[in-house]
Amino acid sequence: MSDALVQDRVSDAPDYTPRQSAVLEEALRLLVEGGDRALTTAAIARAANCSKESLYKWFGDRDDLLAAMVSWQAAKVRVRTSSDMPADGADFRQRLEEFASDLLTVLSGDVSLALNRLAIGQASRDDSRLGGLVLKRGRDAIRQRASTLLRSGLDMGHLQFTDIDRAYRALYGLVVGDLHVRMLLGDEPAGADRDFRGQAQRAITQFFRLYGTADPEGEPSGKNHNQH
Amino acid sequence: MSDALVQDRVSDAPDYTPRQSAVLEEALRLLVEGGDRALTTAAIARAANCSKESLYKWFGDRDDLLAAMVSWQAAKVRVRTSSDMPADGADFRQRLEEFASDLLTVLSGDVSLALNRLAIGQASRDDSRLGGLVLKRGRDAIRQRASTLLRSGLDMGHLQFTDIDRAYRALYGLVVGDLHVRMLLGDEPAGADRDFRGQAQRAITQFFRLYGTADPEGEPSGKNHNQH
DNA sequence: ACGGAACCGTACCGTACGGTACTCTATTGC
DNA sequence: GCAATAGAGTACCGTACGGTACGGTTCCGT
Repeated sequence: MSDALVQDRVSDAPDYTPRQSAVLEEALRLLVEGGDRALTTAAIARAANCSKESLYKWFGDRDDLLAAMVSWQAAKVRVRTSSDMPADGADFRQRLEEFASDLLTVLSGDVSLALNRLAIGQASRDDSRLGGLVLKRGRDAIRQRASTLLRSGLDMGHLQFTDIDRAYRALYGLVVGDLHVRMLLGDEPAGADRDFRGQAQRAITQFFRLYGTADPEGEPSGKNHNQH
Repeated sequence: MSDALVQDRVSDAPDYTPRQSAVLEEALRLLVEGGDRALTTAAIARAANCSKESLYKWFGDRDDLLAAMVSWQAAKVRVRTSSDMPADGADFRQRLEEFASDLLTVLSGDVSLALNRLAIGQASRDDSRLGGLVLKRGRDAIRQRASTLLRSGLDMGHLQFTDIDRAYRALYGLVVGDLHVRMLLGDEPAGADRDFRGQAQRAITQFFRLYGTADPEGEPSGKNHNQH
């Protein structure tokens, strides 16, 4: 795994021309509105006012076009890393809550759901790169942001753990639960599940109960503690 | 939503003839081995040594056949509920760990992954009942088993919560994390993620830290505490 | 023994999609 | 002003799939 090397390349962001970006945007719109059935090369060409031949010239294969859609969306959604260290415990907790809330918002987004559905639906095909792409460009990016946060929490003494992967797993699980898969299966989140900020706060509170030091027990932004 | 009425019907288990069951079994095998592309009516007929015409006579539509596959698999995998109450705290914890371990085992099963991929891939189609079926027959069944367990834990004083849905969400999240979606996307769980029993034990330990009473702190079956 | 139902195997049909080729127009570089 | 390139629009091709129809065979009831 020469991931470090790959990471070094600034790119993996194949900066498309404006025209190509517009095409990808239209393709994403088609996918969101009509699912994978609507995502035919003819439909994309029609929606983007271009010829099928141009599609093949610009993106290569149809699978290449799908891959380009994933890359494009991943590049668009890349959140600010805000690489400066958290100021204090309250700030750190705030950042964790923000991460959790952002995570829920991203995962429940139209485009994210559509692309995940597409990639999962093709994951069985042995020649599909989509699944790996979504994992790498989507989930690993999120994991990256969380890991940075967790590590700084460890360094500043707000958190306490030895295995960061386990800590992340717990964090992700507490925040997301089975909401993502339910949505992927077509379940509309009910009223309570729509409150991402509240859910994020509760999850972070629980996460601190598991991995926090005694330090930030006087929850700064917590309006509701002790909710068993 | 006359769900209560529907629930009353013992069935929803359309007990197929042996011949039909064999067909569904072959279809599942095809799906697992070749993904949705391999699941054509012609291929199913060939694999099951029957004619396409019989398929349509027995199951109706192709979508009906897919739905039948889900129902069939759900009926097969239905785990024993063991409706008797847990004896004591140690037994209760044991049952929770068993539930967690079973959950991981089921979710990572070949057939489960294939069916979930199929249902998710079709969830965008507005006329697909597959997603709802998997939710109802799969996830809700699991949720049912967990809820019974959680409620008995509450009644016996081993757990402490007011909102059972939140408690279940935390339980599921701690146990599964993002493992399921990763696998759905084609990621083979690495070595550490393969240890379902260990993962289950850690998750349950954490769950007790969040929702347990002081009672079962002396973890009965826990060989590894304090693993932050 | 006979008639019929069930059913397998296969052929067939319509459609839809991925991919390619061709024509015609507009823009660009010289 | 003029080739040349890019690209839109469309027609076309091969293939694959869902669904139906048909001939042949086996098995059951009478």
